[in-house]
Amino acid sequence: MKPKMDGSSEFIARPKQSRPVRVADKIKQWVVERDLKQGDKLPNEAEMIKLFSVSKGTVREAMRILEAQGLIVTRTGPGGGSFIDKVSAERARSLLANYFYFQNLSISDIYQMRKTLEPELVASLAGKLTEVQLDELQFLAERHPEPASSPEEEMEQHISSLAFHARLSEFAGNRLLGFVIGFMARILTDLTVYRRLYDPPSAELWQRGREHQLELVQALRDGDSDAARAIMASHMKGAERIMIAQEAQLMRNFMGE
Amino acid sequence: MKPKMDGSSEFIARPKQSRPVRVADKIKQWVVERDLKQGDKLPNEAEMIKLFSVSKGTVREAMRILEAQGLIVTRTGPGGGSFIDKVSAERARSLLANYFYFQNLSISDIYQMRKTLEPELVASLAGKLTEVQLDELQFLAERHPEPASSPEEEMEQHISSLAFHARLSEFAGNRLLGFVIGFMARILTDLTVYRRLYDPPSAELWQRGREHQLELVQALRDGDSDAARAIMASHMKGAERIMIAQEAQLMRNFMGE
DNA sequence: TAAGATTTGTTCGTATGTATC
DNA sequence: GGATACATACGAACAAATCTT
Repeated sequence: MKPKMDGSSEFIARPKQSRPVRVADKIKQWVVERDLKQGDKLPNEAEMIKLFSVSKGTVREAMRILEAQGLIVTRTGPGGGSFIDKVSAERARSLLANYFYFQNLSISDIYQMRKTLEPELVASLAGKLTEVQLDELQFLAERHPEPASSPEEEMEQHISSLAFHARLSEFAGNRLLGFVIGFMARILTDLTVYRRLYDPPSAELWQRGREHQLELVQALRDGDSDAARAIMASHMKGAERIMIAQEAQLMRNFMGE
Repeated sequence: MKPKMDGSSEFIARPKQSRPVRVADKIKQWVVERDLKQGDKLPNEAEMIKLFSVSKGTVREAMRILEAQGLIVTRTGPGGGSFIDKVSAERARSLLANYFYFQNLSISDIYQMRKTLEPELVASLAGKLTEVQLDELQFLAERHPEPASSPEEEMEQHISSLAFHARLSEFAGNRLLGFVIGFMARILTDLTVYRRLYDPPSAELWQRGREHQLELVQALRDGDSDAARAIMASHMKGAERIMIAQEAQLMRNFMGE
């Protein structure tokens, strides 16, 4: 097969789109032109019908498209209508999870990322967190002081540990870095729940993870960037070893909202 | 303000959902239960109406939701109907871009990520690419041999350079790593086009970028992981300097399909 | 080429639900 | 409670696309 040599790796061809999709695009354009912000109201159905010369059904389908993308919310009743909405992190994670549903991600793929990104995150966070934030992290790290005595407890501890990382990711000043880390925590949580990625128990290793988290919080308090980075790097190596061990191959769920 | 101390950072409350959304969820469930794969056919409209006891309009709105998420495609005519579709990388990038539209990403946020991820990518790719792939990268790197003589050319070269990185990201064995890098290339490309992130011209620096790319392709051919990593790291530092210089603050477009 | 069959696409009229005043 | 303003949902009819013969 000859190389394409045109730099275009994916076809952008878009021959025909249904009318609701075109209307949804026009609405987006309409919004951008007016620089509407979160909370601003869109024209109501009747006005949309006149504005784009389509029927009610078509307008409604277009609205559903925008709603599915998290761009608008709709309320009934007087004063109701459709309003610009900020896409939530949770919705963005769900939509992205749909993509990876088809992609055959392995645990080690995720850990290749975590190993490089999470130390970067904590290094940038050292000395920057408030007391309240640090206390919350400490609280999360201090749960489950005893080793797990059953598979169910093992799973709980695993999820709890991921919640620590998820919360940490929300403190990131760099939203992209935070999002990617939060997304990985979510994927791993889903895997933990839907499959049985927590047994066989490896209690003393999760125990070690708890210690890591407490040390990490202390380093963050002290503003010690290098220590925070080193602790997280070590933690990731340990966690990877556990995960790879009971490994599995790929992601499998048609993820919901 | 007291810390929440419950580890839940985002409200999951979901009081009422519209009927089309509920139907869309039921359809997802229906699909998962049957383990349908890409290309498999869903029931047609008439069957859906009976299956869920709703009207045609409601079924169609539900389909639009699934379509907007990239989960199905629909064709008219005999043998037509709705079919399970794999979410495309392009669609996933668009949906995610909608999220970051509201997030105030800075150029340096993106480069914090690129600096750590792109060297990691090329290191993992050294010696693993086919001749065809290497030739294509070389072709992309060899375009624009002369320094830009106008702002338009400057922009073209900038976009071309990003296309090199985008293509590279598609070769990644690690789909998550590849996606994130491709996403960043897309964001930067959009910024380059919509804003004027290419002037003032910094011709000799882009020239240096071209040399980096050619050296990189050679290192990839040689299977020299460390060299590839080092070249990319150096390239990222240079590119960051340029970008930060003409910086700007945030992303601003309601990104389309 | 043309006709017919199948399936989605679009419209309209009407009725119902819901929140505000 | 009643009026109002909005979205929500239904059903029937017709239009358009596309496949088969």
